[in-house]
Amino acid sequence: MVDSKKIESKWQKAWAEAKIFELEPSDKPGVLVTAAFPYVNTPQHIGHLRTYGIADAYARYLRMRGKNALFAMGFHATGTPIIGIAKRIANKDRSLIEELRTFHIPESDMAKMTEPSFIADYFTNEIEVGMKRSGLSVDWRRKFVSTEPLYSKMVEWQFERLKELGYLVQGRHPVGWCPNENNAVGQHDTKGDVQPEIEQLTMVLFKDTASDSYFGCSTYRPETIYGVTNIFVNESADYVVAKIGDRRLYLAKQSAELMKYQFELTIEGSITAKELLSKSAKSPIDGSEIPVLPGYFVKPDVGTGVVMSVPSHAPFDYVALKRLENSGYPLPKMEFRKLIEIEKAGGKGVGLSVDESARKGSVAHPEVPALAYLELFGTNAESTDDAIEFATKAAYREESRWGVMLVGKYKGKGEPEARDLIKADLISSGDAIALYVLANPAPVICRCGTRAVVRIVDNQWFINYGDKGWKEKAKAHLKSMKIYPEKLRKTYENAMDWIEMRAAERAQGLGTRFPFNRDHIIEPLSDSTIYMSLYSFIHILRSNGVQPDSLKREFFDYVYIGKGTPDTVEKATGISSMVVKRCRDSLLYWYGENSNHSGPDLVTNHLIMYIFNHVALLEPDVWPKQIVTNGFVNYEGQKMSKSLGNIIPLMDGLDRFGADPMRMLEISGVDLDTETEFSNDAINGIISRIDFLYKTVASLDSMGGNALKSVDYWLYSKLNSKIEMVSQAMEALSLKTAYKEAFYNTVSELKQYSEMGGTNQIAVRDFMEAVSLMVAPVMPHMAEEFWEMLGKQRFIAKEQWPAFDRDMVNPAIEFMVDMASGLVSDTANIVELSSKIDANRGRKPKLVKVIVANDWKHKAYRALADKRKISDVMQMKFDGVDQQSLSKFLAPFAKRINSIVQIPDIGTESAVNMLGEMRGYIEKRVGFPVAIEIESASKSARAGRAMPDKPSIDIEWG
RNA sequence: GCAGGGGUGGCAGAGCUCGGCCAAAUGCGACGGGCUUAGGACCCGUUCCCUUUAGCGGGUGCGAGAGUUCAAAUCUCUCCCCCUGCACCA
Repeated sequence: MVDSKKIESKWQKAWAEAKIFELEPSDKPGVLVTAAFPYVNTPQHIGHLRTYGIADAYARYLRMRGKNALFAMGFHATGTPIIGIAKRIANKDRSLIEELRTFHIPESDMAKMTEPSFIADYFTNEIEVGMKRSGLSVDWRRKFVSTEPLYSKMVEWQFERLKELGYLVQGRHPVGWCPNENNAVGQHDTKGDVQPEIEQLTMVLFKDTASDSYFGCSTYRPETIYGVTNIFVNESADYVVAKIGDRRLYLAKQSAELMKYQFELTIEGSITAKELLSKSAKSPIDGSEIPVLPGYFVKPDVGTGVVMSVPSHAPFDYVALKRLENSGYPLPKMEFRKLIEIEKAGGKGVGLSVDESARKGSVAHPEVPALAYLELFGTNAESTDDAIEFATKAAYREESRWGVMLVGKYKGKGEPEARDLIKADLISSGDAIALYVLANPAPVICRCGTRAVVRIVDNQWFINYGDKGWKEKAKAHLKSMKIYPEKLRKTYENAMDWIEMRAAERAQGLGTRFPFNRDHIIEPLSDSTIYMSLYSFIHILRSNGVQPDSLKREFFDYVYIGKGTPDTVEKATGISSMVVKRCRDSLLYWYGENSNHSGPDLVTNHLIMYIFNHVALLEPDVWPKQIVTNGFVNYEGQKMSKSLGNIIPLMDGLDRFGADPMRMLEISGVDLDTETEFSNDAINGIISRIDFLYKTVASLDSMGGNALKSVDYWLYSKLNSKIEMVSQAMEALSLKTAYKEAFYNTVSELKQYSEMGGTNQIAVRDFMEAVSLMVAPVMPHMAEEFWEMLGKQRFIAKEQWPAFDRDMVNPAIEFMVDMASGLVSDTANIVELSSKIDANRGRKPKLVKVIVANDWKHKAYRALADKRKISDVMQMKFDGVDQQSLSKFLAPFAKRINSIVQIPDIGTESAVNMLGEMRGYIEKRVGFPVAIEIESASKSARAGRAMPDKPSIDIEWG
């Protein structure tokens, strides 16, 4: 086996010494390749290599294609995770310590991790070492951390600009909120890590007929207002009169308390349920007067604790009324009005999505959908709430999906559309108010133990991605970008549509202070949207000793948007105009072309913000040009996760398998969009192939160098079609296709070449040179080694991609080689079958006759493949063959006339010659002597069976 | 719920954009054989079913169903199922 570790460190050292990845502008076109900078709160695992490896391979490929491709890397440390680690270490968190142990972090280092800055430094270093050992061609002079002052200066400029552009706004926004801690709660802040799901309800206002107060009825289904028969309140709940704006509302006490976080709400006094029950209310939609009734199911802490009753469509409402009726409660006459019809693919009525097995009853009352659903599931007024809930969900699902309005202003429209329209109408006419609630099935509990609520935060700074002009600009630019894999483009488009307000500041965490509220920091995703641009010039600032404090507005205004001149910047900042100019020139040179790489998880957040911020802040010349995302890496069929304990640290992987095999597996093992499988079998397969290639190169000197034979031409042919295929695949970033051909198939071809008797040193050398060049982006270390073994003086990393020579592609010889291997398997087949014949018992074949079809058959076949019509070919003349023979030859093709495949124009004579050259190979494979004959000269009875694409085989038994 | 992406042989995973060399690449696994003291590695063959005493032929088949077509894994429609994301969080 090759000592890959030795080879890898040898070349990593050589690259570093020669500084070949420390790039400066040149006469070649510049391009900046970036990959999402890693977050420095944990070490890397083998999965991380995928994104970085792809970016690196791409950069290396571009260089070989004549581009000056810069690959740079920074580190992300803003936000709370690092602080979180420090806290957990301070608390001696067992699981974290265990996790860090799997990464072989010394206890002495762990002990120091109560200090956030130590954590950041520690992992910055760990990750950088890992990247170097992975062979990433990064220009390390340009690295930075997102918490350093220089970085902050850029971010501050960014936010000042956003504000000037009007994209930074203060506003209201609903968030999950802990009233105890006075903090927004996200998924990480809740017990059980539940994401608070905020949903909008409609609070429809029904005026009390006897006063100027309103019943605030919360509902998910404002469109059913046409069927309201009454209002429900919970008899045993406490109610209050509360004032929102200039209106008084009746609300459940608990609900009113929760609503304080959303509205200016004052509670003016309490009111009993009994009092409410004596009232009546007026429907805002038609002014009809409706009673207030006791609803057993109304929850005082959900919504408003007051609901409108639509017994025709809401099973709970129906059941509640039925129970009142059964208990003898005096009810007025009510109309159960059907509002919505379910229509689906010609069918009508309830239960269209319910399959037979789930039906427990028959629908007797289709005119009252709520009842119909209860009947469908065999439930009734006496059933449990769970059963009624089930019917409710089915009704809601089907009506949302296939429901059509039968009544009202939006009669004929689909139910979901009507719902939104009616809601908007009610709100704009002042008859309803939007209300937010947490939609989670169970109450969301903050880590501190307090129940979370929805709060409308005021005066919070937001980045307004909902701005119409901005959105349009971003979406328009997306159209011109290259997106890999292309099928994700829709996801980008949708995410751009959805993104609206985004918090710009937060109270806690590491990061840049928010310029307009210095107590807060800039929200940590928003501070990393244009940082890639920094790579292009940051090292210039460092090497010239520019201090962060001098990086004033004027500097970035000039570098980023060309405002002012180097001289005016020098005056304003004290930075030498030469340096200033160099920074701007570098930005334009490197960042004009760019490719940004990341994992799939960043598409709907970071990458969207990345596009938005670029089009807002920078000049079109340096907007994003291309985004490449790749799937995750699984290990032996499973997701790598802490709980499964199957996370392989990157360093362990590098030790065990080596960088090149891991790169080959992760970069080009599967297509970009699929998750890849990191398995020992797969990587061992790669290692043994690398080994084979190594041995091939090493054995070159012992090979012959005679005149070229057919097999050699075959090898050249394969090589050149390979170069073309790989080049095309690389241009499309189809790394899997490219390396299946450049790596895996290469190995099989070399093996086949040698089996076919190929021993030509020149041919193999040419082959391996081109192959080395093609594999260099993915396995750079071995490629360098091969290159050196091939006697080359330069780094392969600085060489040109191999050129494709169409003239060397020889379909005829590839066809003949395929024919030869077909002959081998056919012969084996025939021998196997025919040895069972009595006459052949105990005998062995002594000669295999391969009979090549007559020349006219080739011509006729080719004509047929061309014309696809037998009658046309029958009109033609072929070497004086009579009509009868021609007809006999052509007839069998009639059935599959459309699937006849054209074969190369290859004369019988040269076919025989080529097969003759490969005779040794065929003999070796079939194990018997072989003779090649031409049909016309053959005495074999089977000669007539010879076809142009398939010689006849006749076995003589000894 | 909304949005996006998928459902292919024992498994993983191509192919489907441009319907026809597709019974379907490649890898793994399994089985048989070779090589080895043995194992590993490596090499050869087989791996949907049936049939076949000369390489053939036939059937079924790419989530389900229907359609378009001379021809569908590939196009259209309907349905079922799975995965991912859904915001103050990196």
